[in-house]
Amino acid sequence: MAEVYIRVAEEENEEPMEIPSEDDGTVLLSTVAAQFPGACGLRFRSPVSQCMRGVRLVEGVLHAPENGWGNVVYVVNYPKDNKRKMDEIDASSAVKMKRGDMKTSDLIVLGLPWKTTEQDLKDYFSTFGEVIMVQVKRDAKTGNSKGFGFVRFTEYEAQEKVISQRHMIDGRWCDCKLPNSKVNMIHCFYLQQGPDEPLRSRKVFVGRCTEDMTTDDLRQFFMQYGEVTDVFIPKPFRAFAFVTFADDQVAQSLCGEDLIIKVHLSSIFL
DNA sequence: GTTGAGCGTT
Repeated sequence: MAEVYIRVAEEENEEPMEIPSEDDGTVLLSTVAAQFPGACGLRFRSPVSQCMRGVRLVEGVLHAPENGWGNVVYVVNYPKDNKRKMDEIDASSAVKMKRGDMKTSDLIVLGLPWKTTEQDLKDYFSTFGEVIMVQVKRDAKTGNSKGFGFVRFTEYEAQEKVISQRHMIDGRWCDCKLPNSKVNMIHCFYLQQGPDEPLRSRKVFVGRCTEDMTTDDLRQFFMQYGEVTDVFIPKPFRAFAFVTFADDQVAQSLCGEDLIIKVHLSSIFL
Protein backbone atom coordinates (compact mmCIF):
# COMPACT_ATOMS: atom_id res chain seq x y z
CA MET A 1 0.00 0.00 0.00
CA ALA A 2 1.39 3.41 -0.95
CA GLU A 3 1.74 6.31 1.44
CA VAL A 4 -1.51 8.20 1.85
CA TYR A 5 -2.77 10.98 4.02
CA ILE A 6 -5.66 10.37 6.38
CA ARG A 7 -7.90 13.14 7.65
CA VAL A 8 -7.89 13.63 11.39
CA ALA A 9 -9.74 16.12 13.59
CA GLU A 10 -10.38 16.74 17.27
CA GLU A 11 -14.13 16.52 16.67
CA GLU A 12 -16.26 15.20 13.84
CA ASN A 13 -17.29 18.59 12.51
CA GLU A 14 -13.95 20.35 12.92
CA GLU A 15 -11.42 21.20 10.24
CA PRO A 16 -9.41 18.02 9.66
CA MET A 17 -5.62 17.85 9.41
CA GLU A 18 -3.93 15.46 7.00
CA ILE A 19 -1.65 12.93 8.66
CA PRO A 20 0.76 10.74 6.65
CA SER A 21 0.64 6.95 6.76
CA GLU A 22 3.66 4.68 6.75
CA ASP A 23 4.79 2.78 3.64
CA ASP A 24 2.82 -0.28 4.73
CA GLY A 25 -0.42 1.69 4.99
CA THR A 26 -0.48 1.85 8.78
CA VAL A 27 -0.43 5.08 10.75
CA LEU A 28 1.74 5.49 13.80
CA LEU A 29 0.02 6.72 16.94
CA SER A 30 3.13 8.83 17.53
CA THR A 31 2.47 10.60 14.21
CA VAL A 32 -1.06 11.41 15.35
CA ALA A 33 0.18 12.45 18.79
CA ALA A 34 2.72 14.78 17.19
CA GLN A 35 -0.23 16.86 15.91
CA PHE A 36 -2.67 15.99 18.71
CA PRO A 37 -0.67 15.71 21.93
CA GLY A 38 -2.14 13.15 24.32
CA ALA A 39 -3.98 11.20 21.60
CA CYS A 40 -4.48 7.56 22.51
CA GLY A 41 -6.30 6.36 19.40
CA LEU A 42 -8.67 7.16 16.54
CA ARG A 43 -12.32 6.52 15.84
CA PHE A 44 -14.62 7.17 12.89
CA ARG A 45 -18.28 7.04 11.98
CA SER A 46 -19.03 3.94 9.96
CA PRO A 47 -20.87 4.95 6.77
CA VAL A 48 -22.78 1.66 7.03
CA SER A 49 -23.84 1.41 10.66
CA GLN A 50 -23.62 5.16 11.40
CA CYS A 51 -21.98 4.15 14.70
CA MET A 52 -18.59 5.34 15.87
CA ARG A 53 -15.94 2.70 15.34
CA GLY A 54 -12.51 2.41 16.85
CA VAL A 55 -9.42 2.09 14.69
CA ARG A 56 -7.42 -1.03 15.52
CA LEU A 57 -4.38 -0.10 17.59
CA VAL A 58 -1.62 -2.61 18.28
CA GLU A 59 1.49 -1.49 20.09
CA GLY A 60 1.37 2.07 18.85
CA VAL A 61 0.45 1.18 15.26
CA LEU A 62 -2.95 2.15 13.86
CA HIS A 63 -4.32 -0.24 11.26
CA ALA A 64 -6.65 0.78 8.43
CA PRO A 65 -10.26 -0.47 8.48
CA GLU A 66 -11.21 -3.29 6.12
CA ASN A 67 -11.63 -1.12 3.04
CA GLY A 68 -8.69 1.16 3.63
CA TRP A 69 -8.52 4.58 5.24
CA GLY A 70 -10.82 6.24 2.67
CA ASN A 71 -11.91 9.86 2.93
CA VAL A 72 -13.74 9.77 6.24
CA VAL A 73 -12.61 12.09 9.00
CA TYR A 74 -10.99 10.25 11.88
CA VAL A 75 -11.60 11.66 15.32
CA VAL A 76 -8.90 11.71 17.96
CA ASN A 77 -9.44 9.71 21.15
CA TYR A 78 -8.12 11.06 24.41
CA PRO A 79 -7.98 9.20 27.71
CA LYS A 80 -11.14 10.21 29.51
CA ASP A 81 -10.72 12.97 32.09
CA ASN A 82 -6.97 12.70 31.87
CA LYS A 83 -5.86 14.85 29.00
CA ARG A 84 -3.42 16.96 30.92
CA LYS A 85 -1.59 14.06 32.50
CA MET A 86 -1.28 12.24 29.18
CA ASP A 87 0.08 15.39 27.57
CA GLU A 88 3.00 15.29 29.95
CA ILE A 89 3.62 11.57 29.63
CA ASP A 90 3.39 11.54 25.85
CA ALA A 91 5.55 14.60 25.48
CA SER A 92 8.35 13.11 27.51
CA SER A 93 8.18 9.67 25.91
CA ALA A 94 7.77 11.10 22.40
CA VAL A 95 10.90 13.17 22.81
CA LYS A 96 12.87 10.16 23.96
CA MET A 97 11.56 7.93 21.18
CA LYS A 98 12.08 10.47 18.40
CA ARG A 99 15.58 11.58 19.32
CA GLY A 100 16.56 7.96 19.95
CA ASP A 101 18.29 8.96 23.15
CA MET A 102 16.58 6.52 25.48
CA LYS A 103 18.80 6.24 28.50
CA THR A 104 20.71 3.00 28.84
CA SER A 105 20.50 0.86 31.96
CA ASP A 106 22.89 -1.48 33.64
CA LEU A 107 22.28 -4.97 32.29
CA ILE A 108 22.70 -8.05 34.40
CA VAL A 109 24.84 -10.76 32.83
CA LEU A 110 23.80 -14.21 34.05
CA GLY A 111 25.70 -17.47 33.75
CA LEU A 112 29.28 -16.23 33.60
CA PRO A 113 32.06 -18.80 33.92
CA TRP A 114 33.75 -18.60 37.32
CA LYS A 115 37.00 -17.58 35.67
CA THR A 116 35.59 -14.65 33.66
CA THR A 117 37.10 -11.30 34.62
CA GLU A 118 35.89 -7.76 34.10
CA GLN A 119 38.50 -7.34 31.38
CA ASP A 120 37.05 -10.41 29.63
CA LEU A 121 33.58 -8.86 29.83
CA LYS A 122 34.79 -5.54 28.52
CA ASP A 123 36.61 -7.20 25.62
CA TYR A 124 33.55 -9.24 24.71
CA PHE A 125 30.87 -6.56 24.99
CA SER A 126 32.95 -3.88 23.26
CA THR A 127 32.13 -5.62 20.00
CA PHE A 128 28.54 -4.35 20.43
CA GLY A 129 29.36 -0.74 21.21
CA GLU A 130 31.10 1.52 23.68
CA VAL A 131 31.07 -0.03 27.14
CA ILE A 132 31.01 2.42 30.05
CA MET A 133 30.86 -0.05 32.95
CA VAL A 134 31.46 -3.71 33.64
CA GLN A 135 31.28 -5.58 36.92
CA VAL A 136 31.84 -9.16 37.98
CA LYS A 137 30.18 -9.84 41.33
CA ARG A 138 32.48 -11.65 43.71
CA ASP A 139 32.41 -13.09 47.21
CA ALA A 140 33.81 -10.43 49.52
CA LYS A 141 35.98 -12.88 51.46
CA THR A 142 37.24 -15.31 48.84
CA GLY A 143 37.09 -13.05 45.80
CA ASN A 144 35.46 -15.86 43.87
CA SER A 145 33.09 -14.86 41.11
CA LYS A 146 29.41 -15.34 41.86
CA GLY A 147 28.88 -16.12 38.20
CA PHE A 148 27.08 -12.95 37.27
CA GLY A 149 27.89 -9.35 36.61
CA PHE A 150 26.71 -6.12 35.05
CA VAL A 151 27.44 -4.18 31.90
CA ARG A 152 26.37 -0.78 30.65
CA PHE A 153 26.61 0.69 27.18
CA THR A 154 26.69 4.25 25.95
CA GLU A 155 24.29 3.56 23.13
CA TYR A 156 20.75 2.32 23.63
CA GLU A 157 20.99 0.44 20.32
CA ALA A 158 23.87 -1.65 21.67
CA GLN A 159 21.84 -2.43 24.79
CA GLU A 160 18.85 -3.59 22.72
CA LYS A 161 21.06 -5.78 20.55
CA VAL A 162 22.75 -7.35 23.57
CA ILE A 163 19.43 -8.09 25.31
CA SER A 164 18.01 -9.66 22.15
CA GLN A 165 20.48 -12.54 21.93
CA ARG A 166 22.40 -15.10 23.96
CA HIS A 167 26.12 -14.72 24.48
CA MET A 168 28.93 -17.26 24.39
CA ILE A 169 31.43 -15.98 26.93
CA ASP A 170 34.52 -18.04 27.76
CA GLY A 171 32.71 -21.23 26.75
CA ARG A 172 29.33 -20.73 28.46
CA TRP A 173 26.05 -19.38 27.20
CA CYS A 174 25.10 -16.25 29.12
CA ASP A 175 21.96 -14.11 29.20
CA CYS A 176 21.78 -10.34 29.47
CA LYS A 177 18.62 -8.83 30.92
CA LEU A 178 17.31 -5.67 32.48
CA PRO A 179 17.78 -6.15 36.23
CA ASN A 180 14.56 -6.61 38.22
CA SER A 181 15.01 -3.26 39.92
CA LYS A 182 14.95 -1.51 36.54
CA VAL A 183 12.13 -3.67 35.23
CA ASN A 184 10.02 -2.50 38.16
CA MET A 185 10.86 1.10 37.39
CA ILE A 186 9.84 0.62 33.76
CA HIS A 187 6.55 -0.95 34.84
CA CYS A 188 5.89 2.01 37.10
CA PHE A 189 6.60 4.38 34.21
CA TYR A 190 4.19 2.70 31.83
CA LEU A 191 1.53 2.17 34.50
CA GLN A 192 2.02 5.79 35.60
CA GLN A 193 2.16 4.89 39.24
CA GLY A 194 4.58 4.52 42.12
CA PRO A 195 6.03 1.19 43.28
CA ASP A 196 4.10 1.33 46.56
CA GLU A 197 0.68 2.05 45.05
CA PRO A 198 -1.78 -0.83 44.84
CA LEU A 199 -2.27 -2.07 41.29
CA ARG A 200 -5.14 -0.32 39.59
CA SER A 201 -7.32 -2.51 37.46
CA ARG A 202 -7.07 -2.17 33.70
CA LYS A 203 -9.93 -4.64 33.25
CA VAL A 204 -13.65 -3.91 33.24
CA PHE A 205 -16.55 -6.26 33.66
CA VAL A 206 -19.11 -5.93 30.88
CA GLY A 207 -22.47 -7.14 32.12
CA ARG A 208 -25.67 -7.89 30.22
CA CYS A 209 -23.87 -9.11 27.12
CA THR A 210 -25.87 -10.83 24.42
CA GLU A 211 -24.90 -14.07 22.78
CA ASP A 212 -24.30 -12.46 19.38
CA MET A 213 -21.45 -10.31 20.70
CA THR A 214 -18.06 -11.53 19.57
CA THR A 215 -14.69 -10.62 21.02
CA ASP A 216 -14.09 -8.61 17.87
CA ASP A 217 -17.36 -6.71 18.35
CA LEU A 218 -16.33 -5.75 21.85
CA ARG A 219 -12.79 -4.90 20.78
CA GLN A 220 -14.06 -2.70 17.95
CA PHE A 221 -16.49 -1.00 20.27
CA PHE A 222 -14.20 -0.32 23.22
CA MET A 223 -11.26 0.81 21.08
CA GLN A 224 -12.89 4.23 20.86
CA TYR A 225 -12.05 4.75 24.54
CA GLY A 226 -8.45 3.56 24.42
CA GLU A 227 -6.18 0.73 23.38
CA VAL A 228 -7.74 -2.65 24.15
CA THR A 229 -5.22 -5.31 25.11
CA ASP A 230 -7.59 -8.21 25.77
CA VAL A 231 -11.20 -9.29 25.43
CA PHE A 232 -12.48 -12.34 27.24
CA ILE A 233 -15.89 -13.93 26.72
CA PRO A 234 -16.58 -17.02 28.87
CA LYS A 235 -17.70 -20.11 27.00
CA PRO A 236 -20.37 -21.33 27.27
CA PHE A 237 -22.34 -18.08 27.10
CA ARG A 238 -22.70 -16.38 30.50
CA ALA A 239 -23.93 -12.91 29.51
CA PHE A 240 -20.80 -11.06 30.56
CA ALA A 241 -17.30 -10.35 29.33
CA PHE A 242 -14.04 -8.76 30.43
CA VAL A 243 -12.30 -6.05 28.46
CA THR A 244 -8.76 -5.04 29.36
CA PHE A 245 -7.26 -1.69 28.36
CA ALA A 246 -3.65 -0.65 28.03
CA ASP A 247 -4.41 2.31 30.29
CA ASP A 248 -6.03 1.70 33.66
CA GLN A 249 -7.46 5.24 33.62
CA VAL A 250 -9.61 4.30 30.66
CA ALA A 251 -10.93 1.32 32.61
CA GLN A 252 -11.61 3.53 35.64
CA SER A 253 -13.43 6.12 33.52
CA LEU A 254 -15.80 3.54 32.05
CA CYS A 255 -16.80 2.20 35.44
CA GLY A 256 -20.52 2.77 36.01
CA GLU A 257 -21.25 3.65 32.39
CA ASP A 258 -24.15 2.20 30.46
CA LEU A 259 -23.25 1.69 26.83
CA ILE A 260 -25.14 0.56 23.76
CA ILE A 261 -23.22 -2.25 22.13
CA LYS A 262 -24.70 -3.84 19.02
CA VAL A 263 -28.10 -2.31 19.82
CA HIS A 264 -28.12 -3.85 23.31
CA LEU A 265 -27.51 -2.12 26.60
CA SER A 266 -24.55 -3.31 28.62
CA SER A 267 -23.44 -2.16 32.03
CA ILE A 268 -19.85 -1.64 32.96
CA PHE A 269 -18.30 -2.38 36.33
CA LEU A 270 -14.77 -2.89 37.60
C1' DG B 1 40.09 -25.96 46.17
C1' DT B 2 32.81 -27.57 45.59
C1' DT B 3 28.30 -24.72 42.45
C1' DG B 4 24.94 -22.95 37.78
C1' DA B 5 19.50 -20.17 39.31
C1' DG B 6 19.54 -15.75 40.23
C1' DC B 7 19.47 -9.74 40.86
C1' DG B 8 23.94 -5.19 42.32
C1' DT B 9 29.15 -4.21 49.60
C1' DT B 10 31.43 0.60 47.69
